[in-house]
Amino acid sequence: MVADTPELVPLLAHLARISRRAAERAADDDDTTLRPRHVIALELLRDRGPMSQRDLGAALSLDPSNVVGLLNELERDGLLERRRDPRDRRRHVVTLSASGVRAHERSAHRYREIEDRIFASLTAAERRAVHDLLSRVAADAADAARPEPRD
Amino acid sequence: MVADTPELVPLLAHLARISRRAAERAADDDDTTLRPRHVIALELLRDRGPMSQRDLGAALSLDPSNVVGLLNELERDGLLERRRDPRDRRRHVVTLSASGVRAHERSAHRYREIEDRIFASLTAAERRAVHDLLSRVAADAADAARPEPRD
DNA sequence: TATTGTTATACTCTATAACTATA
DNA sequence: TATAGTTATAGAGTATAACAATA
Repeated sequence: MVADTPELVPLLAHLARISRRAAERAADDDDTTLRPRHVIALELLRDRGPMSQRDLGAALSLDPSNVVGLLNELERDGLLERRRDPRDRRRHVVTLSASGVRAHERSAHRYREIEDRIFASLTAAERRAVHDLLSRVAADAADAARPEPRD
Repeated sequence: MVADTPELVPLLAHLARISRRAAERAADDDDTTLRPRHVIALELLRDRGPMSQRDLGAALSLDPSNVVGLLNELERDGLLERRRDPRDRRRHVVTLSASGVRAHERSAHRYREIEDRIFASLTAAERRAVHDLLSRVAADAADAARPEPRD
């Protein structure tokens, strides 16, 4: 008898690399598709509303020092805004912009084209099942990363 | 109406990072757990038998120049062997060792402990479903990466 | 000429430490 | 003192180019 519980962690890393390389091969030279972590950042802001850089970094599982660079890029392109929190001037409150919503939609569309090839062996229902289950895991991880619910 | 087909690529990258960081936090200082791509490499050799570095790299979706370093590590620790193919002396045939099988099992066990936390919001059946579906995608990707079936 | 494996190298991603400004 | 954000920096991961050996 072998593993009664499967090891998913190496499999996730493996498929993440396959996906990333497929996206790179599919990209033109002047490709503006957002990279995965940009997409996730915009989704978190869209689904959970404005939040501090700290909370965003925790939800992304990204080191604070790297959140800075990520937000610099997204802010430079006008996809979000950073404003100082008047109630705690140490904090920057990050807010998604209308451009950010549109950019997210464009990139999501591009990723779906890539997925049509990578996940061709799954039926539409199976793809949806994988997406729903993994989304739940990601949402719970984001909740767990923010132990103090605001106000 | 929003996305009728989900975007999985960013989600996979996101969960891969969450998993990797959870594994790092759980590791002792003298941790010998194999990293995800080592685990996948050993699994490919176990499930598909000996193959050339080129084919292994293609199945891993890893650049040939980086396959070298990966195999150097695994060979140094005795988990696999490289032998010149007598029928084509350019090729190195990579073969899993008995130590490699044991090392894989130990690491797989460690990853399962980490997954118990990450995937706590899924039932055992749901975890199995995700694993089975993603395994199929990975297996098909590995097949597609080796377009010429040997003899 | 083309392919396999290799080396050298640059670029991206990520973590750690030290700093600043605020609390 | 402690925390949010930032900067600097080193290490890991990865891709590209050039090379040697072999076909």
